[in-house]
Amino acid sequence: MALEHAILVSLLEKPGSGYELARRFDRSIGYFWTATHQQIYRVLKRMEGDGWLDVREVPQQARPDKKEYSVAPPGRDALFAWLQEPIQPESLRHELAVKIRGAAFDDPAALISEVERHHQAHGDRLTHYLAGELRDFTGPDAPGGRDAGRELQHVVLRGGIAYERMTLAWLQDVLDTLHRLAGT
Amino acid sequence: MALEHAILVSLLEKPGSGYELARRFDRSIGYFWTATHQQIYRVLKRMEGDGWLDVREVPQQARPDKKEYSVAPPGRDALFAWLQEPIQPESLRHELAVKIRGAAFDDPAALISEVERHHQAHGDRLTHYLAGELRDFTGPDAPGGRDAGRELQHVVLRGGIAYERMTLAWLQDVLDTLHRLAGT
DNA sequence: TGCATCATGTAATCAGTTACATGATTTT
DNA sequence: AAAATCATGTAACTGATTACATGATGCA
Repeated sequence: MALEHAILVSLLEKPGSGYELARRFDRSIGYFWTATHQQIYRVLKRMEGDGWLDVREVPQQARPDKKEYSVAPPGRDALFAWLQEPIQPESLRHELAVKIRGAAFDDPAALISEVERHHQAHGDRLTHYLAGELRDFTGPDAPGGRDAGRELQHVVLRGGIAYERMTLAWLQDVLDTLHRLAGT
Repeated sequence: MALEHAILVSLLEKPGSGYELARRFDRSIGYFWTATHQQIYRVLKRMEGDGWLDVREVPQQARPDKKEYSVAPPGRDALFAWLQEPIQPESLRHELAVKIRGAAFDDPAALISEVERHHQAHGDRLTHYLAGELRDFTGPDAPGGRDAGRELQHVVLRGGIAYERMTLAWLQDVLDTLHRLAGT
């Protein structure tokens, strides 16, 4: 399991509340690891119980109080231990591919609009990633030479961009194939 | 959930036992949907209970009997209904990316061998996919014109190939970045 | 007045993983 | 004799999703 570790990384990058983490998991770190607020609150509680996190109650004016979490030394240790462990290369879990193969037994043309919708969504995501790259990774280097964190965040983002580009090209291939089969 | 649907597709392509399905989930359909035999047996039992599958006890010489499952009309209907439902474009779940961002807080160089291992594994998978493409999709068309099932299986495989190629290029990018940061 | 955002959670359910378990046959 | 393959499952646990729940503030 890696949600705890994704949370540790995110909190090391910047401490924050459960709510804030949930928002980060809708962007940034969420580009390659998703989680809902329910999951996050549950795991935060467990991590706090394990002494991995420090909590600070932050009173806010005109807003409910929030609990700001930051990584405690045992949390750091847990992250470092996990970084040492080998993980197995992930396998895909691509629902759309199941549908495409299933379409052979129904009407392939009926899938066209669904695939177009996915094409659109991935195009939007690519645009969003590219805007983020322009915003965060085209300025001058931080003073004091290379910033490892920034470089590593950038290479991960480049992975997201490559994934979206590849997916867009493939979905176009799927659309062409479906049109060919439908004779349109 | 789509495991039931992946099973329906696989059984429509060819009826088989739970054991045989588990093997297909290690290849072919497993390229984009994984499942272990425990999961498969559990779901098969439920699907049988729901009347989605027909079972035939097949006695075998010199081997334990097997239960051969095939798709019953209600199972077909369930698959077709699912094919109509829109699904949301999937989000990635990339553990290695979490590690890469985490490495900023530890020693980035320590990740190099892990990334190399992944590079190797994806290279192997690509080789395997390409061999499958050569084997299954370079012969002459089936007699009687285009075979929709074959075309659709091929476009899904092309997706797997594109994914592995993209991943290999990205992992190389990651390695270059790590080496740059480590000064090696 | 109504909707969106900030902020936190519980409960129930569903899906997936890991470990355990059995027993025959075939290959090295 | 040992290891691999065929064939089937159960049990316990962990992780993820969905639905429900509350309550304040800010904006249109």
